[in-house]
Amino acid sequence: MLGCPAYAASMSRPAAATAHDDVINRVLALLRAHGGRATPARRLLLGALVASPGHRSAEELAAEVQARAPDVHITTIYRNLEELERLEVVDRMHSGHGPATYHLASGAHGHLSCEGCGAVTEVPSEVFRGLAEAALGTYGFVINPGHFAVSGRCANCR
Amino acid sequence: MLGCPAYAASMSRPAAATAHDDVINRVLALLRAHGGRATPARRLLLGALVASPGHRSAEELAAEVQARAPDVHITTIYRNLEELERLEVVDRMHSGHGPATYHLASGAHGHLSCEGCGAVTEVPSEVFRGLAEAALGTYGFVINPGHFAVSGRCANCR
DNA sequence: TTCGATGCAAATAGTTTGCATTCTA
DNA sequence: TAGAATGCAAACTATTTGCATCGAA
Repeated sequence: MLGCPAYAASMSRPAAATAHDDVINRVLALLRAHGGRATPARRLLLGALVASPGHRSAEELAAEVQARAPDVHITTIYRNLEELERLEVVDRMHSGHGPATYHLASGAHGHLSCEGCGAVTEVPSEVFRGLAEAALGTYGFVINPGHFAVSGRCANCR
Repeated sequence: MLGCPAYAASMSRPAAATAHDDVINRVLALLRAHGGRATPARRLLLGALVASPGHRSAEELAAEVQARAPDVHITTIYRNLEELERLEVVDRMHSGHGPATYHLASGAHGHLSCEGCGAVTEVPSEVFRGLAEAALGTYGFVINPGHFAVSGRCANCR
């Protein structure tokens, strides 16, 4: 897990850029191990993903990559995000309206998406424990909280 | 609530078609009360929604309406579903992939959507109680279980 | 007879696919 | 130098919008 507590702890050491590079290189090694190749576009995309913990759309990520390499096409972003999702390096999250958003797969967490203002709040997986147990116990269903957003109304919008 | 226990009970009486017509007429009255009009397209769409408890896409509903009135355009279906959602007569549910699905707003319930086979299982709102309490208590967030699908893996696909 | 609803065409957002070319390993 | 990755164009799916016409109240 790239965003697990152990990794998060490593973030606090002085050379943050190096820690980011570590993650990027580990993912590139993973790609190679699966017959893939390390390309500039992939380095830049991983750089963008690692640089911020936010949830960003393919278009936003493309814009960040294109700030450094204008020729990288959004198609390449989509193809690489798909590959990274398959390798479980990133989570893709659908929030109902608007584009899907992507973020580095970190310790399990979920999302509360407000129908009023559109804000997405990231919440720890403990919040989903009751649901996870009920779904598993009654239906044999294993939930994946990282992959969906819980719709509702936030405190401000009520 | 059109799908509340009281209404569900009324379903068990002999004249089911009449019960369906009751629902349709009540919704048309609600539309009129909001300055709207009762049109053939609306009658047919409501008929399709009432005829089956399933979750159907706009396109599927259009096909059902068009079986009786081929000229009804899918645009009309979308506009009416939007209006019915605003009046809280139908719930629109996003399951991540594919089109949104619609169904008569019934007693609160949620959805488990399998990432493997795509099956959507409808589950009672009790399953969401733990999540609802945690989201409200910690974040002041009121969840709307009818509006989203919980992603994961069903018993068969694990 | 007014104004809401409809049909149709076209635009839009988000994403995927086909194919020739480029570049990593 | 083989095959993975890319750029570009185009297709595609789901949905929305503009506008003239139609029809319910």
